[in-house]
Amino acid sequence: MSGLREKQKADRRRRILEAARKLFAKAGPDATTIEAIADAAGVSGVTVHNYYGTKSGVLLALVAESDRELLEKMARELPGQSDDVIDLARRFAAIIRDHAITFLDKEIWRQVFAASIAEANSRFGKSYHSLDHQLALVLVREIEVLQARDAVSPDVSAYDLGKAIFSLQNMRFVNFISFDEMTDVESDAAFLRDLRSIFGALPPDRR
Amino acid sequence: MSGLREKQKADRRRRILEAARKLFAKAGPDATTIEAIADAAGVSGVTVHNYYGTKSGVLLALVAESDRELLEKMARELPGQSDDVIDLARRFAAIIRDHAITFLDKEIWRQVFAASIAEANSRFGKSYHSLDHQLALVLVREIEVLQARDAVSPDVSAYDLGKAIFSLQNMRFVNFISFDEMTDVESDAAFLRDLRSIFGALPPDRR
DNA sequence: GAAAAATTTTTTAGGCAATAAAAAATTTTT
DNA sequence: AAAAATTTTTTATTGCCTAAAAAATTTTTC
Repeated sequence: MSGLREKQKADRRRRILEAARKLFAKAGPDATTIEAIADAAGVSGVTVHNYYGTKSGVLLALVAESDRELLEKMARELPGQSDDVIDLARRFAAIIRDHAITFLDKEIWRQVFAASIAEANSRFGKSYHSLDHQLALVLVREIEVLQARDAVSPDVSAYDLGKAIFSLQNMRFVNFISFDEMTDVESDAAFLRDLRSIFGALPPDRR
Repeated sequence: MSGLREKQKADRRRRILEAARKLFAKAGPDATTIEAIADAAGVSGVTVHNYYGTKSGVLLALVAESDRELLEKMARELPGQSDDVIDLARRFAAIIRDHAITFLDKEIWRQVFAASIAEANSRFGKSYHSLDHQLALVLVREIEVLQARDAVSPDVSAYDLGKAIFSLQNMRFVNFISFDEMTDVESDAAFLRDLRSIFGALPPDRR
């Protein structure tokens, strides 16, 4: 049996990602060639393709790493801060926006998001979605807390509600990164309108 | 002054789109080269690029055309069918899903959606978004009808609510096209869970 | 209505992503 | 240590996309 081969593979993966991180940060993904990443990582260009499929695949893998940080930050900063679901949702969205914009600029996020949809079925598309799911679960847990405090109806599924709010937040995020001139304050205000209108939609006798 | 030049341009645009439609339908966008489209349209490959930017741009322009049909269909089939906002939202989503899946398969829709985000600031990315907006407005108008019938609270903005529901629907649509095995029945059920949880979220004393 | 000017398309050339297949190198097994 | 299996590299090709020069065509001017 072995071990060396696996270790070398893990090593190459790490080196490729490390090289890509540096080069993307310096010149952006568009100006960075696969060949340059390969050179810096000490492998051939074809090997980069073998490991990550496409250049977007490399980018997605990089974002997946940063998302793990985001997940920790979320689990640290979200709980116990909100008294109602609207405030909770806004904090959730703000943490994601802040983290995203600190990490990469909007143009690159557009590419990331596009890749996550186009490559939804690839290995890294899936890991991206899985992290989204885990983020949503942090929200779900907080909703359960609010339910225990009677700030959210006990009749709804916290899981369903968390996923739905995550969806709304996600579309707002797409909207935010789609327009270079949109500020986080504007995005927050728009999200607030979403939440207010949707939570206040049904008249009391219809619920 | 002129006219001939403009007419020839419009003509080339039309011919390129017509050629692309046929070739995409026959072999799919991946297997269709820009050069093949250009040949069929009687122009050079560079001209296709000059007119539509990228192959995704051509695809987006084609989808924008079909979306105009969808808009008509929506304006024809949505109004006056629903007594409550959840039913309205589900019908809205069903019409979009049906139209989409009749027109193109999921793999291609993933490319379209990815392109609409990646090229959000291009000419055709914008026209795509504009049609989304018009679709949402059909929904807004129906919400206003429901408000007049006291099925939706008079306190919320019909516009904001329409946009928010559209967002939710849009994420469900992305989810639907992201997984080849997901049926429209499953997607509808998931959307229903979104709507029920979100509309029922707040306890009566919190509204 | 012909020459000049302006605009648009085509040709030409090149960079790069992505894929496939053969060749070479390296690890694992016997 | 040789054979087998696996993985990377080399090599070659296709196609998207861009830029710049050349050619063609329309519009304007006289």
